[in-house]
Amino acid sequence: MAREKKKKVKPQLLKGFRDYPPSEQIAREQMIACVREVFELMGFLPLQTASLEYAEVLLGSHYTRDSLAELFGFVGPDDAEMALRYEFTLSLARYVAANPNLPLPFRRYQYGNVWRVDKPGPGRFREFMQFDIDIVGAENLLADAEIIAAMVTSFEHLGIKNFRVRYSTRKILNGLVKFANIEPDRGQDVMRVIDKLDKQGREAVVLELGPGRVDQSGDEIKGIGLESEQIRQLEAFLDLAQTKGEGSLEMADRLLGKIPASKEGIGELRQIQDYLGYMQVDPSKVEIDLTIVRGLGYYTGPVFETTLTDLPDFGSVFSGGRYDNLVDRFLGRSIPATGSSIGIDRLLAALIELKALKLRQSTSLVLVTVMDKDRLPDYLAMVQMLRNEGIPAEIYSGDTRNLTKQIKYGDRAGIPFAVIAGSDEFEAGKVTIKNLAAGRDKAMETTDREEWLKAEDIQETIAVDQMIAYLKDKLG
RNA sequence: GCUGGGGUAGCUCAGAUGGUUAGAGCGCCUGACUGUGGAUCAGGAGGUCGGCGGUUCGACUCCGCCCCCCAGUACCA
Repeated sequence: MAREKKKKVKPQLLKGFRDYPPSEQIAREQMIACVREVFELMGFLPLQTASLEYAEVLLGSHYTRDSLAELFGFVGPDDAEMALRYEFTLSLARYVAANPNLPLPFRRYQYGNVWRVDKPGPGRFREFMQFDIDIVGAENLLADAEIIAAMVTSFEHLGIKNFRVRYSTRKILNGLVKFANIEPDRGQDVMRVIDKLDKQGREAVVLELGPGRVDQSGDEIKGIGLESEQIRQLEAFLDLAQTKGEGSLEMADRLLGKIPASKEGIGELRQIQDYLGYMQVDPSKVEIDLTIVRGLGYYTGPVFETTLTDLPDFGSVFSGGRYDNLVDRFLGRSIPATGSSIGIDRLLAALIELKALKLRQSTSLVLVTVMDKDRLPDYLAMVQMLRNEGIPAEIYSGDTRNLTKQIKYGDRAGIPFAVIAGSDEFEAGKVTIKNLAAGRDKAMETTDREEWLKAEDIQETIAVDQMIAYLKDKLG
C-alpha cells in the first residue's frame, strides 16, 4: 500500500540572510564589546531605536509604492506603510527631532541589524549588523575629526593592523561640478560615477562619464553623456586627486581655488588634518583622498571611508560623513550632524577570510564526563566547583554513558579539557584530567592504536582537591 | 534589475546519442574497542535528480515557464 509521503519543509534560508554559527557569533560579540568600549571611553551614549519605521520616516514624504519595494517595506497592521530600517541615521534624525530637550551636541552610538534589498555577495548580505557613531548638533569640524579618531581607535582596539581611513569633502566635488560647467542637478550623477574609481578603475569611470561602456559579461553600462570638454576638466581633477595626501590639496587649490565651494572644502580638510594631529591620531592610518565621494545623496561636507589594505575588494568596512540637512525632514529646520558606521558583518567576513581571527568554537573549557550514573551528585558538584572558580564548564548532557562518545563529543565541540572519574578514581580520591587539545595534535603523529591509547602524557590522574589549581595552571 | 554560467546524497562531483532497481569519494551513524578522540576494518542510514507543465511506450537526460545558486555589472534612497 502506497503510504502518503510526508512533506518535508526545506530548511532553507532567505536569500541574503544567514545564520552565525557559534564560533562566528562568539567573535562577533567580542567585536561589538570591543568597539562599544572605545566609544564609551570617548563619551558616546547608547541609543536603541525601533527596527520598523513608517515608510515616510525612511523615504521622506514623496515616496512611491515602487520605492517601498526597494527595501523591506510593506503594508502592515492598521494599514500602515512601514519598512525595516536600512540604516540608523534616519532613525537618529527622527529621534532628535522628536526630543527637543535633548542636550546637544548628542554623541550617540547604536548597533543592530539593518536590512537592504541588495544582491548578496562576498561580505554583502540583506540582513547585517551596523555599528554607528554620530555627533548631532555640532557644525564645527572638530566633530568630524572626532568621528575619524573614533574610527581609527576602534580599529586599533580590534587589533586590526592594515587599514586606512581616507577622507575628503563633498564641497570640493560640488565646486568641481561648477568648474566643469555641469548643471548642478547632474552633480549627483557625476559623484556616483567618480565613486567607482576604486572598484572599476580610471578607464571605466571616464567611459561612464561619457558614452558608457561594456562590462566583462558583455552587458552594456549606460554613460551619463558629458561633453568631452567637461570630461577633460574632471580628468584634470582626477589626475591630482589620485596623487593622495597633502600634495593633492595644494594642486586642488591651484585648479579649483577660485570656486568658493571648493576653496571652503580645501580649508575644511586642512582643519580636520590639524585636529587629527592634536588628537595624536596615527598619521599612517588617515589619509586625505580626494577621490572619496560616497554614493549617498545626503552628504553635505566631509566624507570618510575605511578599507582593509589586505582586502581592498571587500569595499568599505567603516564609512560615513556629514549630513547637515537630514533632521530638516522632521523639524523643518536643519541640525548639523556627522557620523560613521562600521559594517560589523562585512568586517567579520573579511577578518575570517584573512584568517586574522582565531575562532573559538566552545565556551566551555572543561567537560565533566559521566561514567557512573550513581555518582551524578559528585559530577555535578565538580562542575559547580569549576564554575564557582570562574572556569566555564559543562557536564556531559547527552544520553550515553559510553565514554568513547563523551570524549568524542568533547573533542568535536572543541572543549580543551575533559575530567574523567570512575570507580578507580573515586576509590583513590582522584580525578583524571585529559588534555583534549594536546591529544588532537598527538593523534596527527600516531598511527598505532595501542600507542595512541597509552599516550599517558596527554592525561594525568591527580587528587580531587588539586583539580582547580591544576586546571587553572594549564589554562593559564 | 541586466548579462553569462550552473542546480544529481550533508559536502565535492560522475551519470556516451532518452531505456529496468541513479553511483563514487568525503562526511554521518553502528560495531570491532561494554574506561578514552585519531588511524584501520566491517556494516548501515541518507535522493519526489531545484519546482511545475509538455513531448514520448518510457525523461536525471529533450522543450517551455518559474525558483534558487555562482560570476560580472547596475541601483544603493
